Amino acid sequence: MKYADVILPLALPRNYTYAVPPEMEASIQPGSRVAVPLGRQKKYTGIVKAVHEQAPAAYKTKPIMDMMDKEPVVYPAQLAFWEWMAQYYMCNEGDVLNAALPAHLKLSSETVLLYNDAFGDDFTMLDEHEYLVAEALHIRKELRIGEVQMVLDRSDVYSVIKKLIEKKVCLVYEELKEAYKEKTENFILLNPAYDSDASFAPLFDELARAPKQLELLLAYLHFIKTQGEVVQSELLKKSGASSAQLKALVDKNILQIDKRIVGRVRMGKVEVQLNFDLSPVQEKALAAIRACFTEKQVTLLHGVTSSGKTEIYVKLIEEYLATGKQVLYLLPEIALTAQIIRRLQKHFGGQIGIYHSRFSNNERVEIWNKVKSGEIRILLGARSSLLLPFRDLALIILDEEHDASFKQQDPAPRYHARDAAIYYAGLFKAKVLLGSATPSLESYYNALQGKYALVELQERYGGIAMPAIEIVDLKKETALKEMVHNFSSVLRQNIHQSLQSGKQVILFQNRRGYAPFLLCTTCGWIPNCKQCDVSLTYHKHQDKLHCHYCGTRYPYIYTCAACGSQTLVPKNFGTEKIEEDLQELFPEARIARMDMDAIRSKDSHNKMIQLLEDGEIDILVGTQMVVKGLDFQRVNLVGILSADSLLSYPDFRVNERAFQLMEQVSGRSGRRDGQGKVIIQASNTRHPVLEFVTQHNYKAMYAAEIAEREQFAYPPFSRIIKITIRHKKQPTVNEAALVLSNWLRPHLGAQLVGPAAPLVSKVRDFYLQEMLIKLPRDSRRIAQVKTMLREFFSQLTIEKQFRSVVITPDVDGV
DNA sequence: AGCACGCCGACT
DNA sequence: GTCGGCGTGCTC
Repeated sequence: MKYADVILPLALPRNYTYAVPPEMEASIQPGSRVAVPLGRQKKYTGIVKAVHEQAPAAYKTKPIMDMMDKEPVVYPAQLAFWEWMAQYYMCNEGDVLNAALPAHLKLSSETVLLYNDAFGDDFTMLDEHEYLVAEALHIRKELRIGEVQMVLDRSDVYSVIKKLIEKKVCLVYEELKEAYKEKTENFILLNPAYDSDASFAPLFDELARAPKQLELLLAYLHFIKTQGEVVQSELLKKSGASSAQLKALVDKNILQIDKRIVGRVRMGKVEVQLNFDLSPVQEKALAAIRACFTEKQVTLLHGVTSSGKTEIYVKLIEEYLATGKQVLYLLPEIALTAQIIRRLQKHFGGQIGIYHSRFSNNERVEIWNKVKSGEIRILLGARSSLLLPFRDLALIILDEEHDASFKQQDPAPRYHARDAAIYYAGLFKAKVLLGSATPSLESYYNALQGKYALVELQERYGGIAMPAIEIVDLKKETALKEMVHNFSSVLRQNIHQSLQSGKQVILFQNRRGYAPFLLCTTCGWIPNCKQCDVSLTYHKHQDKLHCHYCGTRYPYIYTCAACGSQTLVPKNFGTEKIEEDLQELFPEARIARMDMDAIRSKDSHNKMIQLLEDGEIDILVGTQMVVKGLDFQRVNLVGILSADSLLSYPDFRVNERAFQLMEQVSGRSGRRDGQGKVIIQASNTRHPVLEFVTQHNYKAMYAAEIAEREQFAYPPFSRIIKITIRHKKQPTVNEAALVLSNWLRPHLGAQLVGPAAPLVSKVRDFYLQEMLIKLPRDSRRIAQVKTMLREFFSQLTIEKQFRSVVITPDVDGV
């Protein structure tokens, strides 16, 4: 008898073991997708992790119901990767599976109620609820649980359904439907009987009284000659004919419709152009990378902004493709713009696949399959592409390596794509190239320590100078009454000059909305979110107050809830206000705003970049978003409106982050012709980070920061695990946190920091407590502590009062 | 994630 | 009294 351990896409602490029916014994393997029963009636699809002959002693196994595919959907490498990820990031394998599998490969059954026709239509013996459902079912014949809930207007519907089954009004069954649908297109063919000129001639007579149909037929013949193939939708669109006219031709059996399955992801259509040469400096860097890879698995490419890293990647990818293996190119989601995609497609044509969150579920399945089969040779994608079923990876490039968005926050698995990529590459014996103009302290430290190889590229491509940085003292400007709204005289003059000379300007402000909070000038009251412990941000476009934590929107508040006076004023400023003030200061300028609110719709980000490229926008105002992956020829001025707001977060990484951000925004200025300029407004002009930015001195920033990190045992000198505890009642969280910390302290001593309430101590009606564990970089000790933590977590939630306390560990948080 | 079961307040 | 809410436990 064979058994299979199955990973289910649920947050279960362990995998379940099912019996393998004899007919599946020969074909079942690790990686097979199977349908299994769970609980009384549910069915789920899961992935087989292992097949063995060990009958579980503690319980009776249920048999696997079905095998979903002929072949396994993942290779052993992915199974190993998932196991590592669950272990390292302290989550369940089910969480990893959930993140990895496209929704359409991950099915769960749905309970469907069927009307029992034998019952007739005598509802007199039913009570009110039963009657409501029975009546709806009588008309619709089929109802899903959600629909029953709607009919009864409540969530608990099982008792009613149970009674209906007893009374034989309805039957239930579990529906497990394949969610992935192949896409079909109608190709139009000419009836072969009319293939020759001679046979075709009579058609002119036949269609003499149907000129529109004749027109369509001639249009068809034209397209088929020029394109070889004609698709229905395209034919109708281009010829302007109606579907009735086409139908008439089909009915007369002149044209025929051939329904064919087509892929949503078309490969191999873009033409390849490889005719470019690296500069001598780039060439040297590439040679250095090659040499590094002979000795080390990971190489860090530290190249200043605009040093032409992408071209080096292209040449490197080319070399690795020659081995016949696959290459993965990872970028932060927001940097995956049409710009970079076009650039790579130009070089690699149809061998390249793209993967990010904006793809539909059907498209994801197709990309998944093409990566698995090896048809996709290069995959360009965001963090989650790391979880695709690569067959044989040779190289992973992770650009903008420092970017915090490579770390997944919520939900689990809370993995860091950079660190996970290094582990994953190890499974394939593949190489990893990390690239950045401002490497994370961790990576640079690893490079200096010799764990990674290091290649530096200190020159901008084409010898363009780094932008000149000017720090403007906001205190001085205010004292001199030079400030107009949030613009200093220096910034205003420079914007003016740029606009005069037909250049473009990018302005950066770290906050979206109009104002981060309202303030009662009489008593000092600030409106807060009802569910969260944060002030509400004023969004003027919608005239609403938003909570940026839970997303709740409130109407604008005019009256102070504390003192009743009507003296509330918006305080501080976000991108919306900058945009408004700019329009007033520069009425002629074409101004656009790029933040999460402005690019909510699917393609607006790319459209805005296109507008900027085409010179349709003079000034772009934005948040973090303007920092990443944009490459514009005509931007010669970048303004940072308030450096102070970047430098005042209570986090050990503030300085590093602020430097990276300012250096990266600066990089947007003056890329091709002439030196660009960056103006940084700040109240505290003495901050050391500002000096490092002014000099573009990464190494000085690194030296200053690394000393601090060492002194306080922060990464890279330690590994951190942040533990967040949540509960609806504040006393319960506090007590749970205290109990847990008391258990941990004897084992951890000073390595345990906290517990304490975080800066935002309540989110969505849950109170929070946090503690931080700083561990030495010793993987055995770290693994040991993780095991201990798991045990304490389950011990805590066993206690009655802490039953509903939620504990979330975050390993290597950013 | 469902779904079943059991305990408790608010209504006929 | 019972209906319906929600907290709690279990699924191989």
